[in-house]
Amino acid sequence: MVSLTEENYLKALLSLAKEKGEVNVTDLSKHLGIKMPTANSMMKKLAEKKLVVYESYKPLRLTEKGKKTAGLIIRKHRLTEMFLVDKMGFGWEQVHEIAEQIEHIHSQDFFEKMDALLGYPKFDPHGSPIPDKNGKMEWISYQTLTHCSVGDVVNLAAVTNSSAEFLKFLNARELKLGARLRIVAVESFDKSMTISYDGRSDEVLSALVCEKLLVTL
Amino acid sequence: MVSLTEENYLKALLSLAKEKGEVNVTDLSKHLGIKMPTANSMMKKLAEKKLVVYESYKPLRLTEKGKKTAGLIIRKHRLTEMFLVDKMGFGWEQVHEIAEQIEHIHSQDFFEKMDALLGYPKFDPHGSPIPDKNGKMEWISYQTLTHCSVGDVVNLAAVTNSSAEFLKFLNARELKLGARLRIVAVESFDKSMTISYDGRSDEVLSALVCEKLLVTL
DNA sequence: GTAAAATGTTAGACAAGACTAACAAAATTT
DNA sequence: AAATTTTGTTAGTCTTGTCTAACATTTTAC
Repeated sequence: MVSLTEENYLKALLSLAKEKGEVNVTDLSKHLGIKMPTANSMMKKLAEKKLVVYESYKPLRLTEKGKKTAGLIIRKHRLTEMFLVDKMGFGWEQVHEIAEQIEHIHSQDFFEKMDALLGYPKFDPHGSPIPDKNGKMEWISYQTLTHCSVGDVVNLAAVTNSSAEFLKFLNARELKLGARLRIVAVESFDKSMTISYDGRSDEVLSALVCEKLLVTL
Repeated sequence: MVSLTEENYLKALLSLAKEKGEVNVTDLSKHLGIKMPTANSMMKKLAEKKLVVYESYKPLRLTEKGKKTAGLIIRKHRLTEMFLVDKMGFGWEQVHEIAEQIEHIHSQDFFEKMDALLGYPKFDPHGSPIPDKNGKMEWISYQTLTHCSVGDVVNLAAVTNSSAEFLKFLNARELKLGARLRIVAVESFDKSMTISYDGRSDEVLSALVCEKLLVTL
């Protein structure tokens, strides 16, 4: 019913909607690494399938059906990531690529088995919420580390980037989810932060890194 | 390099070669549920990629490269089946469909991890040999149950059909790999066999079933 | 408030993988 | 060995998902 390609468009629409509010064709095409006309014609196709609301020159919107479909794909992706880390011994930096493929497997049983074996987890290895069986996702109000001040002690709850490159950077600094971070200093010039945690003290993180770290108080 | 579609053609060629010796376009197209001209043009394409030897009106042959490629896909398929049964708790009748999809996942790591977690198995849950990392498959000389005679006691080593339908039929009769089968009678009229094993006695199996059961003495 | 830039749309082309219709060769039957 | 059937091939069409080139609209800048 929904092709692999279409699934990737829906997923992109949902995640762009989360991070930017409104989605336009340019952002969508950049996100998927395709040209604008390609994205445009796919939007018309998805509109015919009642997955997207498409009106010329207006921002793109997922329908409820589209949101549900996208949510269920993300559910499969995140369950897979969790399974790969918890049950197969992969590092959190290795699982995105594999999950990107396995999310398209057609088998209720397969993902339900994963879910059960994992004990019905609510979050993936990067701290992102796993949508429920209706594709609904709880959005928890995390803050980026960027918004914290000197003296704050916060809990590292999630990361907003799952690329191997970024996660290896965190591995090298032994930064893991759940770590208690104490903000020692903030450089007003470039917004870089000096933080201490666990066995590490006075690690310096650039603003680019800090804004990818989500924390709770 | 090799598309999902091409992978399925290669797999079909290898398994048809195993079971029939020579492969022709008709058999190939029937096996894949496509029309003959479609198979024909794909053979030309695979010939250009040096995966198949194609000569007009001659039987189809895989090149060494083609055999290796096909063997590695079958390796991924069978490792997956084993993983689904042993590590995820699926029944042997549930795994073919899922493995049919997962065999196309591109990730060395993923299948190596499976292999290691399983302890480097040599056979899948249906008794078929798992090709090695070079795509080479040990072909063990099993016999079909059909070739046995009254009084023989044999070991059920493998089944040559992995369809859910057939395996549910065996489940209903508690017929599992490893079972010791004693042949009580053979009906000369239709070649059906009466066998006893484990807790069951005098189960009658049609010739159609018997020829799908591979045994060792 | 018009000009320039950015964004969006339409039209037409192309590759992959499928199809049908028509033709060709090989194998089988009689 | 000629006729018939089966098998294989060629040619041309279709759909999906991509592209480029050209054109249209909206937004931004001056």
